[in-house]
Amino acid sequence: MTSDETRLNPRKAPRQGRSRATCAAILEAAARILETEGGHGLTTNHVAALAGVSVGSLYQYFPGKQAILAELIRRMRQEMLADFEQAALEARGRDLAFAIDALTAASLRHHLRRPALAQALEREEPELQLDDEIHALKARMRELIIDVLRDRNVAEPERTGMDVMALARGMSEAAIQAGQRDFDDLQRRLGRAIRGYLGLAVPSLVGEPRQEG
Amino acid sequence: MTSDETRLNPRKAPRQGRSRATCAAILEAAARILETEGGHGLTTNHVAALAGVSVGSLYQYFPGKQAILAELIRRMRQEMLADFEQAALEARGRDLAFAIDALTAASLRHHLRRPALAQALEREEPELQLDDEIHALKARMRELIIDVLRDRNVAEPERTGMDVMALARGMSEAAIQAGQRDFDDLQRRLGRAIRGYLGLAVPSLVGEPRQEG
DNA sequence: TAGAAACGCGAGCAATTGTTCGCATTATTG
DNA sequence: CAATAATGCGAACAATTGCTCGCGTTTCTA
Repeated sequence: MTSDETRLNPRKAPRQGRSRATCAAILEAAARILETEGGHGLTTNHVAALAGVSVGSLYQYFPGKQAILAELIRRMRQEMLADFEQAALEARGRDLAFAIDALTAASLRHHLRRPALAQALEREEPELQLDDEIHALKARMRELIIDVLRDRNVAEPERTGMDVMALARGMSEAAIQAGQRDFDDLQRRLGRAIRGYLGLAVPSLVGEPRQEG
Repeated sequence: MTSDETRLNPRKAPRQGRSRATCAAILEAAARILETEGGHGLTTNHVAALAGVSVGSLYQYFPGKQAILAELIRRMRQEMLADFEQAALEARGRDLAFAIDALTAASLRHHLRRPALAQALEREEPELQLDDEIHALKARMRELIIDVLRDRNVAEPERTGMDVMALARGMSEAAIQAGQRDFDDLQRRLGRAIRGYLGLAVPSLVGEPRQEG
């Protein structure tokens, strides 16, 4: 049987400048297709055509379209993890509220860079048999969040971290899908949701009922 | 050009009992494939084979696989809306906390019935050019939530409703993906998140910091 | 500068998937 | 029980997509 390695990893590394450009063009074309047509438009011929290279060249570096997708996801996850590590670092020694702001800012920067691409990759991710490396990246991300919470005395950091990540992701996706792009507004709402979940004080959205039925 | 109607609607309605059974078998087979293999396994031949009918029969009732998917989504949304309408009805005259419980319970019942199917359909939905009917179902659902909030004096019910739906969806999806199936536990967590977002009192998860680094 | 290695090409074959059509079978109708 | 309509069938054709391979070109290397 063919292992994940064989199916999902680049076939060979480009050694010269032009081949690096070819690889880059292929990945960029795949990204653009995901943005504009979704996963169904992602065919090897289509990618190659949009990249301005031949299919032959494509197959020289990627064993198939899954490998292209895997590479895009890998990079996305790497970038995301780096952003979060940076945020966690900035928040060292600061309180929970500060850490939440730093992390939500990192998350939003990530989602707002190429909104449609981020959405598409997250949608395709579960369809893929995940690479060990991608698994590891996601695990480190989770650990990072959990540590931030644990260091600040949050109860049940594992489950809390999972819930907080999940609700933030849900809100970000929906907002971006709806075309919202106002960073500060989004961050306020994410912050409210997370603080609220944790039981921190949050200004109420509920007014006094005027009258009853 | 072929309209959405042509592409997404059933081709003709079954009139006899056996053809109704055929249609049902096709839809059920498609559902099972989505559950076990995801959207990529959903091919017309595959569906027909698993349903125990011939492709010819399949095409007699559905113009293509998109139509099958659209029908599954339509039914899912109809069911969901019905559940929510029922919950909103039960909550008539009751306070916000009660309404939240009723609605989250409805949502969870929906997600827990066939977890993998619900996930798969929600993932496939955005790839499809949505039917007007499906759009309408989603709009009614949104209106229902907004009305529940507005009736209880929640500020900015449109945006609040959107955020609350989004965070609940994010949490449900993640939890179910992680294999969690404990209804009461999930409802508690969803309730906490929603109440917290709204600024209602929620027990804190944050302990007093013991000491500083 | 010659030989080797890396790279790029795209026609074309292989494999998969989508769809139709004529005919057999079963139900309905009058 | 005809006549007619509804249903079911699946081989076969069409379209799409995946992928290879031989050959020409560019870059590197010694």
